[in-house]
Amino acid sequence: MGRTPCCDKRGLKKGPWTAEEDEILVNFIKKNGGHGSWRSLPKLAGLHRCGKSCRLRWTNYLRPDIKRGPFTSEEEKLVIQLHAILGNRWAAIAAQLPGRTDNEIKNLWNTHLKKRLVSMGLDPQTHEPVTSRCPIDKANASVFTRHMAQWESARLEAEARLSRESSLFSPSNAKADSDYFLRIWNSEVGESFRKIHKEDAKTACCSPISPGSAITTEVALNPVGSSTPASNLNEEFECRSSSKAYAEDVKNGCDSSSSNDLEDSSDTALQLWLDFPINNDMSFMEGNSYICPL
DNA sequence: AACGCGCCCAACCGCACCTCG
DNA sequence: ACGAGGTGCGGTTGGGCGCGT
Repeated sequence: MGRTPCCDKRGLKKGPWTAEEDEILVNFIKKNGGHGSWRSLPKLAGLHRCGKSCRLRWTNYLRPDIKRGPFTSEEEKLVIQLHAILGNRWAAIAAQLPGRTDNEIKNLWNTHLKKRLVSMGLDPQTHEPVTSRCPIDKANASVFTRHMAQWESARLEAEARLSRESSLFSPSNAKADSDYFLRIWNSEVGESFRKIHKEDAKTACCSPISPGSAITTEVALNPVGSSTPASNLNEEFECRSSSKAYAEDVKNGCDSSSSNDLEDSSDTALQLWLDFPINNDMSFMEGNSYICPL
């Protein structure tokens, strides 16, 4: 199917935007109460740019709600954690960081966070230690051991919680500093997480679940299609997603449409997730405490 | 001062997805 | 159901800038 040629094939301007062009674009959008059709915008506004270029300039730079300045350590931690769940889905990650654009987060990842993980001996795609290529020495192993101990502790706590009343998971009990995770759960990320649960439930119905096996969320956690074994984080999330309540759902009903129980269990799984990582020691993520002796 | 190098980030490119007729 | 147009998204690029020599 014939695609309309973009700017370069029609003699339209490319490259950095001038202040005048920015002004024209902002004024046009303000005046019209929105951008309307991006394709027709340049013509109507009198810009010699393609619509795509205008959209990018607006969404990544000119939008009034864009937060400028360096990322805070909290934002960086959140990006790392979301990346572990979502992979390179920058737009989805950006949706959880108000005022930040996907491009900005992508740049942050590629220029800082990726290198930081690599320097710590972690695979930036899977977030698991690259033990084969970069053996972890004793000192650095303790960092991971500590981290894993925290997750294991959280897992045990999760088991205990699951055996208690569902009231534990009511919003009134949510920790204040988990607020933004609640936002996540109510957004695309949570949707994606729940969706995966449902798909897994369906799959689980078609193939017997071996006793004690976890209901994997690897699809969600390894969205880049890694063929490597479940990462530490994956296992940790498995702990959450394979809660008893969820396993019960799978056993009791495979119909993804009758999902009240499923929703509840997914909420439970989320709550378990919410309760753990950000409040715990992510300090090993800060700075280059782990130097991989490559 | 001149040069080389690496880093950063705005912008581009092409594909995928969505919507509508 | 299908095709075309519009938009969104992720990967990549290249130019500006700072720093070291």
